[in-house]
Amino acid sequence: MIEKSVRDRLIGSAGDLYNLRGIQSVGMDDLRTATGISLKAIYGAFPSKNAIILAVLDKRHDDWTTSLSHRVSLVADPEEKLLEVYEYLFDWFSEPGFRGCGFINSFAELGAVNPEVRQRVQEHKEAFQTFIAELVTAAHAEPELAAQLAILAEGAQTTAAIAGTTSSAKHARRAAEILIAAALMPTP
Amino acid sequence: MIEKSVRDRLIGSAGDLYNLRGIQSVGMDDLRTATGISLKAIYGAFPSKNAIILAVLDKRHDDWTTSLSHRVSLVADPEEKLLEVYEYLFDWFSEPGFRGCGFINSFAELGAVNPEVRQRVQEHKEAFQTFIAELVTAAHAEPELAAQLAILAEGAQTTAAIAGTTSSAKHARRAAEILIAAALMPTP
DNA sequence: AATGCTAGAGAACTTTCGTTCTCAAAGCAA
DNA sequence: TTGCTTTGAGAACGAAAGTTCTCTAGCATT
Repeated sequence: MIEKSVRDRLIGSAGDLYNLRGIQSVGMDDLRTATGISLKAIYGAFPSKNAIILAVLDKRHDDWTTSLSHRVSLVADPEEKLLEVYEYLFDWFSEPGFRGCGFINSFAELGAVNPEVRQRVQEHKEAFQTFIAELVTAAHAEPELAAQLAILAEGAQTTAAIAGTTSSAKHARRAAEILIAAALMPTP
Repeated sequence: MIEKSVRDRLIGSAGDLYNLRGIQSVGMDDLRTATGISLKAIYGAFPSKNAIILAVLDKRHDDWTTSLSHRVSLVADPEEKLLEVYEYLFDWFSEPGFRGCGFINSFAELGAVNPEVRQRVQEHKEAFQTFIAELVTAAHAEPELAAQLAILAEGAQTTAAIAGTTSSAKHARRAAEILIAAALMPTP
C-alpha cells in the first residue's frame, strides 16, 4: 500500500495549497495541476469544493490531535506535560511553510459565511481546550489555569504566523511556567 | 460638517461589511448597495478594491490605536495601565457584531497573496507590541513581560472570536496579573 | 477482432466579480 | 433657451472559478 487513494492525495494536496495561499485563492484547476488528477476524477471523489475543504479540516484535526497527544504522552511528569505543549508549538512554528493555524485561518476566511467551516473550527478549538483541561486536572490545578494556558497557545500561534518568527512559543512557554507555578501554589 | 465625505462613507461601510462577512465575500456591488454610492463615484474615490481594503486597514489601525491609548491614559498606576488593556478587550468583545480582530482576519484571508495587506497587519501588530513594551518599561519590568502580555492579548482575541464569548478577556486579565506580579518580584 | 465500458484531458457552461462604458438626466453658463 | 459638463444608474466586458460535458483513447471481455 505504497499508493494512496485519490481521496487522500486530494486531501493532502488541497491541505498544502490551502495552507500556503488560503482557501479561496486556490481553484479546482490548481488542485488538478498539483495532483495530476482530472477534474472528472476529483468530482468523482468529492461532490464539491466545499466537501474538500471540510475533509481537509477533518484530516488536519485528526493529525494535529494525534500528533500533539502523542508528543505529550512521551513526558511523564504532569507539569512537564503542560509545558511540552509549547515545545510542540515551537517545533511546529519552525517547520518550513508554517503559515499559522489552519483553523484560525479558515475561520477568518470563511467562518462568517460558511456554517460548516465555522462549526468545525469551533469543535477543534473546543477539543484543544478540553485536552489542556485534562492535563491541568491531572496536574491537580484549578480549571482556570487551563483557560489561561489555552489562550497563551492561541496567542503564540497568531503571533508566530503574523510576525513569521518562532519566539512566541518560547515566550508562551515561559509565561506558562509562571502561571503553572502560581496555580500550584497553595492559596491561603 | 454633518456630512462625511464619499471616501469616509465608503471606508466606514466597507469596514463594517468586511468585518461582518470577510473581505473576499463582499463585492463592489454590495458596497454600492450599502452606501448608495454609484460604482462610478466609488471608482472616482478609490482606484481599486485593493485601495479600499488598505484604506480600511489604515483607518482601523488609527481608530484602534487612538481608542486603546486613550483608554489606558485614563489610568494612573503603571501596573493598572497594563491590566486596563484587557478591560478594553473585554468591552470590545462585548460589542454586538464583534467578529475577531480585523487584522488577524485580513492576514488569514489575504496575507499569503497580498503583500500590502500582509505588511499593514505586521506593522499593526508590531505597533501593539511596542505599545505594550512601553507600558512595561514604565512599570519597571523586564521586556519579556511585554511579549508575554501581547501573546495573552492575541490569544484572547482569537479565542473570543471563535468561541463567540467574552470570557477570554477575563482569563487573560487574570493571567496578566500573575505574570506582572512575577515580573515585578525581585529575582535573587 | 469486435464491442462496450471506463477514464482522462480539457473544452464548455454558468455564475460571480472587478472594472469600464454608455446613455440619459440634471445642473450651469452665456 | 441652448449647449456643455458632470454624474448617476446600471449595462457591458473580461477574467476567474466551480461544475458539467464531450470526445477520444485504451482496456477488458467475449
